[in-house]
Amino acid sequence: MPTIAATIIQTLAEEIIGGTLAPGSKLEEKVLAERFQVSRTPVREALREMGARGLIELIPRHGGVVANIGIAELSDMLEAECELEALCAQLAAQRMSVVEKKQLERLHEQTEALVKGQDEGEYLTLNKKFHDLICAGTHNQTLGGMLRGLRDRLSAFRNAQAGTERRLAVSHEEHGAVVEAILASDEAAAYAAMRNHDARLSTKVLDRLRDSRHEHLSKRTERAAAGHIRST
Amino acid sequence: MPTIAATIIQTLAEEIIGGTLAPGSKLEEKVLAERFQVSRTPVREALREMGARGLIELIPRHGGVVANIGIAELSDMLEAECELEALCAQLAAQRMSVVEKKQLERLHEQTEALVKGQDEGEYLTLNKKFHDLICAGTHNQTLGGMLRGLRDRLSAFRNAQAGTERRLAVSHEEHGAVVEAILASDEAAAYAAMRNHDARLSTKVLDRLRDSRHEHLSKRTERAAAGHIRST
DNA sequence: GCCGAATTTTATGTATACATATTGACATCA
DNA sequence: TGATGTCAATATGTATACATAAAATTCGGC
Repeated sequence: MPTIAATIIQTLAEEIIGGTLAPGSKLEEKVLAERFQVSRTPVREALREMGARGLIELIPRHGGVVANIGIAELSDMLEAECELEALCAQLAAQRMSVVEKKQLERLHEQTEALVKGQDEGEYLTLNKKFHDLICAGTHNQTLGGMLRGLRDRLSAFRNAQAGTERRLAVSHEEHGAVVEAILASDEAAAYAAMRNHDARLSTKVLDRLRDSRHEHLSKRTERAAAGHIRST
Repeated sequence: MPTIAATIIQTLAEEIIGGTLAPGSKLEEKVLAERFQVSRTPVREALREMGARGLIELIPRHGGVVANIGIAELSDMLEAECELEALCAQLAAQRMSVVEKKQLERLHEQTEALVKGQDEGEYLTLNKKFHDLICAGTHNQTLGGMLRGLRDRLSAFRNAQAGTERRLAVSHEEHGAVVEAILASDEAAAYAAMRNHDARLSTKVLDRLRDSRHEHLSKRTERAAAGHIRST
């Protein structure tokens, strides 16, 4: 049986990654302790570890909030993801075994049906599997782990701003290029295809974030203006 | 004033990175608590966080040991470092400002004297600065941070097996190639030079580790043999 | 004399209690 | 009216106490 702290970490991490806990949410020890029916101690340990992993921000004497990233930091992380994942795809193209390649190919085929059915939820699941297979294909735990950690942190964002209608077909097509390159053991092509894919997604994520920020900003301005009118 | 836990983390991390705490050392909460004159609570939090950062291994119900890495894991990490750092050098070549380039150049010149004087200790300090400058030069916090984290974990090893006579001159020369490429904003050359540098160092680290393991192995064998003789 | 089981010991996991810093409200003053 | 300072409330940081699971030691049997 794992320790309580480990259980809490897993649960909270899933909620953050899945978007249930939106970026910016405050995580209070007392509340979490009551929710999980345990004392504050394991909760604290869980928060510490999640802080070190970058899933939440932990400010001394102020507790934790789900990492709320500004546009600058997000852009930074997206770029890192882009470079790292391209590197991983390159390595995967060099090193994936026949079995691994077959898995990748099958996964990609399975995804096709979901694209046609516009089943976004299931698509995201398989999408994660796709990228995980690439990580594994590098045959390098360290690089693969880093990329997965980074993707987890970012997925808090992608899912938080989910619901937006997405062009699954485009994404699927780009995946296709990656798969093709890897199956052919063409490192350069795999690198380029993955980099292209991530770069395009990054701009979309950034655009959406900028839009939503503008909305909030204008809403705030409206409220402030209304308040001002009322008070004058 | 930072929290006690944070202070402990810093102290222990420095000791691990600096080699004072050798890989494999057991870290017992009680002992550490007495050493720092605090209760077990902040010690535990420190250990948790270091565990998440990969500096120590944390096994439930067994406490922590300074990450003791096998040849396979080390090889894995060294390869990741090699790829990541080459990538960072490439980005640095594209992006470093004039000031940053000058800093790099000056640092490299300062190092030259130490090479001639065979001042290994000071050389290691400047060497770390050199690589930190490259990380900063990427202008990407995420990638730079990842690389620095990885280098920290590895430096526990490099320093643990320190004392070995090193060819500082060779290392310095390779750094020179990297500096030259970055100053010229030649990304491809920077990538290649850094990759070459790290790859060479990696093989050295692995060789030394293999040697020391063999020694231990033979010592063990001897002891086992002796024990066997004694017991028969 | 050696192997194995039970017991003692010890270290980690968790809970609770206490100390302290921050936040918010309220009151006072300019 | 607005700003500042003090006080109360609350949340985090730390210490201690208790529960439990490995580890070590000892004792008994073979």
